[in-house]
Amino acid sequence: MFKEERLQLIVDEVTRHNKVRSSELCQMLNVSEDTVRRDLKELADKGIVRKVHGGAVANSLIPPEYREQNIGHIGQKRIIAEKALSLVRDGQLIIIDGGTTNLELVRQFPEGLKATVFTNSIPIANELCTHSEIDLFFFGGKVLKSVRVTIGMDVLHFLSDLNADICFIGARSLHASLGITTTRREEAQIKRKLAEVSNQVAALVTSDKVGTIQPFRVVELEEVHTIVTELPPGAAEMRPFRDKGIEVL
Amino acid sequence: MFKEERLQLIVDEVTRHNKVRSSELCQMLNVSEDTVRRDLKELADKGIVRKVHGGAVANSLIPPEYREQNIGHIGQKRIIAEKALSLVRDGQLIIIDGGTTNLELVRQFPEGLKATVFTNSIPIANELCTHSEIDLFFFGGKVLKSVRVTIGMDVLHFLSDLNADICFIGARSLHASLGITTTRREEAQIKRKLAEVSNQVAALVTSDKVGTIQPFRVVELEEVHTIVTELPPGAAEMRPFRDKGIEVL
DNA sequence: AACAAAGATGCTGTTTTATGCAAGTTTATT
DNA sequence: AATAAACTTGCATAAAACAGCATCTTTGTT
Repeated sequence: MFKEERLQLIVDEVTRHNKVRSSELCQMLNVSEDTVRRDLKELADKGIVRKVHGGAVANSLIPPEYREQNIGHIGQKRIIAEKALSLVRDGQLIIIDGGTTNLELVRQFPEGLKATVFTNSIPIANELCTHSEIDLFFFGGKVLKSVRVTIGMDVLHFLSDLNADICFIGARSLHASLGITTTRREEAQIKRKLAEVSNQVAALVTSDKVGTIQPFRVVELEEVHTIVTELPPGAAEMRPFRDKGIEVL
Repeated sequence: MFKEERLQLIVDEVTRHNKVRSSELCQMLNVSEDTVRRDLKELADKGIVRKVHGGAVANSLIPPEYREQNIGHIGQKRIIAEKALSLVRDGQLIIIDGGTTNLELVRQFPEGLKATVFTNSIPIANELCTHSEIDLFFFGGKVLKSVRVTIGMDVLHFLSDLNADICFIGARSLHASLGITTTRREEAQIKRKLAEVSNQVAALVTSDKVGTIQPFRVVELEEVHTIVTELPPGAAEMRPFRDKGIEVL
């Protein structure tokens, strides 16, 4: 991650909560305390934040180039995607489910990544068409237009003889005792199957989805190996998941 | 590769990912770090990107001359699409093959068109997701990234029990005696099958493709029922086709 | 065609930047 | 006051940026 991006993220964090601990930042950004301190100093010099012992607090006005929703803006999803990148490596067979967070992940894929990817998401397939070294396969079937993924028997059939290294599953809701749930029965069915044929199951979720529940069960928590959120890995919200032996990034 | 092409590619990359590392670029473009740096400097001077240590990030607005892929013949394709619209009606089962002309066709589909559409083209599926009354199905299979369509056994399997009212076939070349031909064997195979399971076969082609030949045969002219070009229906170029009893719009 | 001028590209060596680490100092908290 | 966490300073290193130069293309002019 570029230093500029880091600065942007710090500003976002400060504007959202009016304050920030440097210890949290350095976990969230995967850099040393030193670097965070230097970043905060730089932002303080520019008058964007005010440095205090242990972190920084918001300063009245944010200059336009640092405001959220700027084009180059880095949201939570990008943080998640960057963390999740460490899970993929050359030569893997990867299944990628739909969802905007997963889309962000494939956008971060390095240009030369060599892998075989299966997906049922139209936008994700579209994005991956620009990666010359990726072997891409699409699960055919009926298109669920609202989320732009395919569902139905054909997908299940396609999956029957597949064995993937890792599956990035899209999760609308993640709960410490109920696992992953979603809003449509057919979707749940497909997702369950995706997880079933994969050696590792990773769920990329923004923290606002943690603790929520939807009507249809996708997979139990026991079947999920890795959870990636934008929070620092040690965050209290993720405690229950860590306790169950799930890797939390 | 021309310098301008390189600059365009860099801009594309930045607009897609919001950032780019110069190391990636020089690998991707096969030029030295120096050249990449000079390119980035140039783009930065024009205000198109913002240079940061190690690469560049997106800058709020991209001038129109650098926007993505301005595909050729856009005007002609629109004329073709409008004529071809008369071929579709509510309630039909329609197969739509890939290609930019066909994409233009679905863009012209009226909002409330009620139909069942099968396609193997990612952009077309994506476009049709916005049409609420269309039942959309996607042929799964291996993705041919350069044209964003699926190919392979799975597509053929998917097609086996289908019977469509009309098929809009994408044609790279159309010849009065050799029919439709294309550049890849797998593509030809799929297209032939698409035509086979359809009661009516329509080819939407710009006139510059008429009379050209590619290595692989898709279908004979006898199997094509309708040809749509941007030319007036009575144009001399289309005479040989009309003479064979093909409807020319 | 010949030739000059301008431009693009890559190479070499040097300078700057980003970042982490270590050792010592300051600050908060109990 | 004791102690742990947070800060400061200085240093080390690797990557990136820069400047100057040599080579090769392209372009325009006679």
